[in-house]
Amino acid sequence: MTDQLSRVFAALADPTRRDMVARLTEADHTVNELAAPYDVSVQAVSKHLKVLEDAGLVTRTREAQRRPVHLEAEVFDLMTRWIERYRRRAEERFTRLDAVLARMQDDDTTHRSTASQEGTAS
Amino acid sequence: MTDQLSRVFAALADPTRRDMVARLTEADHTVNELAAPYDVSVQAVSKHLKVLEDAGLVTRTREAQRRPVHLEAEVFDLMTRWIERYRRRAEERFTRLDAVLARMQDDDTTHRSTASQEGTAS
DNA sequence: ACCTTCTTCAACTGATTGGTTGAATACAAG
DNA sequence: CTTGTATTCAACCAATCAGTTGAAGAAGGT
Repeated sequence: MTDQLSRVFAALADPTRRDMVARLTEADHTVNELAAPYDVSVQAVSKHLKVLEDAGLVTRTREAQRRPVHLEAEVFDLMTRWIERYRRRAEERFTRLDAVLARMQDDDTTHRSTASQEGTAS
Repeated sequence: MTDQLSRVFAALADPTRRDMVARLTEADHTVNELAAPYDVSVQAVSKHLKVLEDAGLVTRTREAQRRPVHLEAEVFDLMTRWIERYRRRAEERFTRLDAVLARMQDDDTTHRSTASQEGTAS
């Protein structure tokens, strides 16, 4: 299979599934309750739930015939960690770029013919 | 088409695309440079870039024959806003749950037969 | 003009996805 | 044991996706 981070992103790439997650932040729900607002079959919602479960976003526990769905919010951290890491790097790069631009105002009208200077990023 | 948030999540649900984004936080790159490390065709990478572009994660500007790819990190905020909103709600719910559990220690051995008490969440 | 380089477009393919319907399972209640 | 309710499994279908190969477009170098 693919890695969990991919599964989490993929799971949240669907508006219906995001809406389900949103509703589950308020309270646990059964499959039938979750399916009610959408005009798709209960089976389709059950499949969506399986996607969320495989991503580790929800768990299901048995309770009589019902299978209450519970949100596992810790997985959110997996995403925020990834996002924040690269957001930070991108921002650092902008500040570095600012420094470069400031320095460029000095030797402006100089050699421009040394093409392909992307170098080897450390 | 689908909404942007869905497109962003879907775009990042692929390890290759995430890796490209990661590399683009360091510096802009051409399609060929981006394609080099992966053992897929350049065309495949070009398609991946189209996905990232449609999600608003990157832009391409022309520069001679080259089309340098530039990361647009602002879109990350779209995700973090969504994630943080519901993470917060989930956490609030846990604290509420703690309060309920504390109160339940009082009237513990009481009526248990009033099923389906999920009520109407305000 | 011609050739080369970088990139995209087009058509095709196999795998995955999101939906359907119908049958099967798991319990609880008569 | 039969019925009813909640849920899932299985098979199918249309659409999308990630990859391929081959051709075309765009811009520079000679």
